[in-house]
Amino acid sequence: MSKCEQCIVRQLNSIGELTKDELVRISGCKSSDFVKKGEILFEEGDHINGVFCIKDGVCKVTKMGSNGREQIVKLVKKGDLLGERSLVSEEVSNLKATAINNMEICFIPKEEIVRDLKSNTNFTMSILKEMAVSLKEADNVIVDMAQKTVKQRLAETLIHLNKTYGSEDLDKPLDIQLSREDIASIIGTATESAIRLLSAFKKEKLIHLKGKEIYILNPKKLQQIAEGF
Amino acid sequence: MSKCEQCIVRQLNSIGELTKDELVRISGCKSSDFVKKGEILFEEGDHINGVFCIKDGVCKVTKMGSNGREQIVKLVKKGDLLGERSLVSEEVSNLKATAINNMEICFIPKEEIVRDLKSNTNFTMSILKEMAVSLKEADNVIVDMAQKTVKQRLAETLIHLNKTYGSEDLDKPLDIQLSREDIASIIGTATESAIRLLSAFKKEKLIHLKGKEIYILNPKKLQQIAEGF
DNA sequence: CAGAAAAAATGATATTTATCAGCTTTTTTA
DNA sequence: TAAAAAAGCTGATAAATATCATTTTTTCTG
Repeated sequence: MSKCEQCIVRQLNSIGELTKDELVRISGCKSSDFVKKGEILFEEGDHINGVFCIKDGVCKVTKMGSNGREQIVKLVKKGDLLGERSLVSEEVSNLKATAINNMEICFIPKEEIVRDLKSNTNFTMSILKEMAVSLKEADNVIVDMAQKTVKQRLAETLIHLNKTYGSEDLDKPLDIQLSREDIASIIGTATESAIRLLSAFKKEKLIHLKGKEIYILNPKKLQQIAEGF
Repeated sequence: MSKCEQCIVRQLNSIGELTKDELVRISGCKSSDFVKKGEILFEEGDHINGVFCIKDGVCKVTKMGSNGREQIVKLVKKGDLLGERSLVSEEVSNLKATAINNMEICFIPKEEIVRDLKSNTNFTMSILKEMAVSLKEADNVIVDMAQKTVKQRLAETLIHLNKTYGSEDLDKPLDIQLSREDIASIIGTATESAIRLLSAFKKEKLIHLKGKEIYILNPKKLQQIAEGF
């Protein structure tokens, strides 16, 4: 099994704040796993009792609405941690995580992480920082959901995806394949509405679509649309 | 000036985890203040550099949307802490806080709190827990904003306000006075729409309105509406 | 590879919500 | 307390979005 001390992914999150000794200990108790596209990492109601460190791939984190439709709350990618909240809560998960493509993940049991939380101040402050960033992002999403039109939210989402999964090369598609339903579930609209607006953006040459591949052709214009112009 | 060691409010939040010695030190460096209804505690772009402990009163925490309308992100009441994120971020605030009624608040400088964060594990874990709860609540709001109708969100908000500011006595109004614009800004809709739906709920005898006073007459039915029945 | 199933696309229509205009009531202020 | 300002309310209409129905395209499976 791979060793945390040698894993570059840890530099991308709070795990990078652990000392060499701590890393060796974590390395000894963690488990690694491959998760295939479409498989579920955990569901609403599961006891997680630990943290996932995403070594490769992307998963969607969703919550079921009272109308039975799943809402994508965020996308988690290589280098991200998942399940931090289980560290400080005895409750079961309120979220579900599903692999969007093939993934490689590590799972670190809660007790081991909590042990380090209590002894390593740098680590704790880093986790606090991650949570603060998540809270800020959540506020932004709330305001967008409350005030922006579906068209604005789609533009916003495309810009966001471009920043995270896009390349500088305009000839390359986004490095993430979402179904139309997934896209609708991010922006919070009916699948048909998402499809219609994607088609409209395509007609305006703001994006190019080839199956599930999305090419962002005019990020500036999309940004303007997202801001309401 | 009042002393933290003798303040009952601290029992309501993470400050209650501090030791007696720590409390005495915090007490010595904190400042207390009265804030009148309508006054602003801080604005977007301000450097906060500390944490507010709400001794009495309620304030709304808002964020300006790109269309120029303020969105209420949450309500902060007696016993709550405000500005935790400033502890772990050098950035300026992305939020604005405005008093909804007359308030009494204490302000504790960042350095002092951070000092305790690094030495008192119970305190740190408690702050982490508070942030985890906030994150979970934010997820719930995102899903509601994305999937529920304005009518559902209004019912949801009334139920929520009733839990926090209501009394067991149905003859008493909610212990918080919000303008129609504030209510609209919580649920993310036009003021006129909020007014119309409030009137409809009144006509159905689910609530009673007397100026800004709101009486929740039928919480069960409101709950059902919030869930889509 | 053929057939079945799922996903994507499009049109027609219904519903929800925003906007604008005008009016009434309440609150503020001089 | 009177006048002005702000907040609240209502109706008419326009715009946004959801829903339903149907067709086309893509993906999956034996």
